[in-house]
Amino acid sequence: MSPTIKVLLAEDQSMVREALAALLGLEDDIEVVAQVARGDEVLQAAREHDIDVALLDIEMPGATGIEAAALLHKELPAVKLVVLTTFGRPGYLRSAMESGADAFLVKDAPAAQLAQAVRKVLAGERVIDPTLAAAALAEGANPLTDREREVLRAAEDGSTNAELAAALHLSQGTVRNYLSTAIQKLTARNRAEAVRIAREKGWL
Amino acid sequence: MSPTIKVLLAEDQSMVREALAALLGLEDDIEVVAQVARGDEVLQAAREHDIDVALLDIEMPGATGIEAAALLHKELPAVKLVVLTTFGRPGYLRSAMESGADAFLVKDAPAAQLAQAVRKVLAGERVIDPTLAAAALAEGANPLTDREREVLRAAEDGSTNAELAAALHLSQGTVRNYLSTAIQKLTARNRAEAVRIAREKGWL
DNA sequence: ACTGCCGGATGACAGATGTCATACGACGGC
DNA sequence: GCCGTCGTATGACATCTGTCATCCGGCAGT
Repeated sequence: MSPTIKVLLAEDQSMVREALAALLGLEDDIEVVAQVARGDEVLQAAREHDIDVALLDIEMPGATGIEAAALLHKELPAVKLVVLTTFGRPGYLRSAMESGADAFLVKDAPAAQLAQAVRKVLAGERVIDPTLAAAALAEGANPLTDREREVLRAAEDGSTNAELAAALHLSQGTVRNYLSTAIQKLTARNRAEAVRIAREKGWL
Repeated sequence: MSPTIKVLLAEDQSMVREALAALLGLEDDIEVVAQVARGDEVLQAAREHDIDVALLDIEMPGATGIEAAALLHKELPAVKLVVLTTFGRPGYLRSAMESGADAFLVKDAPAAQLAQAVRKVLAGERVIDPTLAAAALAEGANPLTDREREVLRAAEDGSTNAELAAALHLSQGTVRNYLSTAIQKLTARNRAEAVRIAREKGWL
């Protein structure tokens, strides 16, 4: 048999991380050689451990799994990348693929697919949920400009225009303009709905 | 040795659920005898399987783990209840305990605590993160009335006052009154922030 | 019986928000 | 060189939101 596949596991919730490690540990040909709980620890751990595959959760402190994927892809292009997420947001899939991911799995897929995906990416295959892929293609690209995204993100917590203006060094009018165009691009009724829609699509 | 502890596992994300099952499967004295993915399937599964402990995630479709815990506690009081959640919201802890839970774990606790908790509740102990317990006691009870909560929940998606009024069969003015008092009780600047705060505390 | 709270409502007012027209400099493509 | 887009800004306007005072009926405590 070929040597075991060495995997780096990045996921912030210890219980889930260790449970996934236990799951992968049941497979004879897979070995979890490193675990990290933060996105910004991925690169260093990957450098230290000579891994074949990195399994990256998206929602992590420090840096998202997608950001970590982009860094890994540039520095260690031989490492295969499996992105794992709770939320099947089409925008996530799109940016994961753009960051060099080889597989994209949602956590409510059957557990068996995890080990499968690890083996497949190592064999050069790409693994993507076809339903999600269709959704990602159907909805088109993110229509928001950088600034619009920034302002929306800042508005998420319920800040007022005045606060947003101060935080982003803009005039209040400009803040309102950006929010207004964002609201229209997303066909929302107000900023709150705009934020919700953008989040849902993975555009923030 | 005593017979193995029979566990029911309720968690909607298959990958996480099966991973947790794998984790518990590593323990000699614990056996996962049933798995469900929805809150409203917990009770029936518990009736069918003669279990010692139910492990319930809070965020599930059908019914929350807390609702499931309340039902189980009433129907099968002998079954010990471990509530598991992604979010360490003090309000969750409070309502979980009120629903008869014996343990409350957050998913970013070390994996070892899971099996530990299962054994402890069976021995009659209660397992609660002391930090969370302090937070739950410190913040006091949910100050919102039923209606205020309802209106806040309905406002979450960015609906306007007019839409809220129509959906809840209230006048627009009443909707605004409820939101206004909720905003003040939560010391928020507007409805968006009020929703965020209430969510954070587990009051919705 | 009285008090207080909840659900529900109205009206008035101030301030926040969303829209639109318009403007200008920078930059990229053609 | 011209056009489109982006970032930034202003001013004006209409509407939405948040606040407050005030009212009513019902119901739980005391």
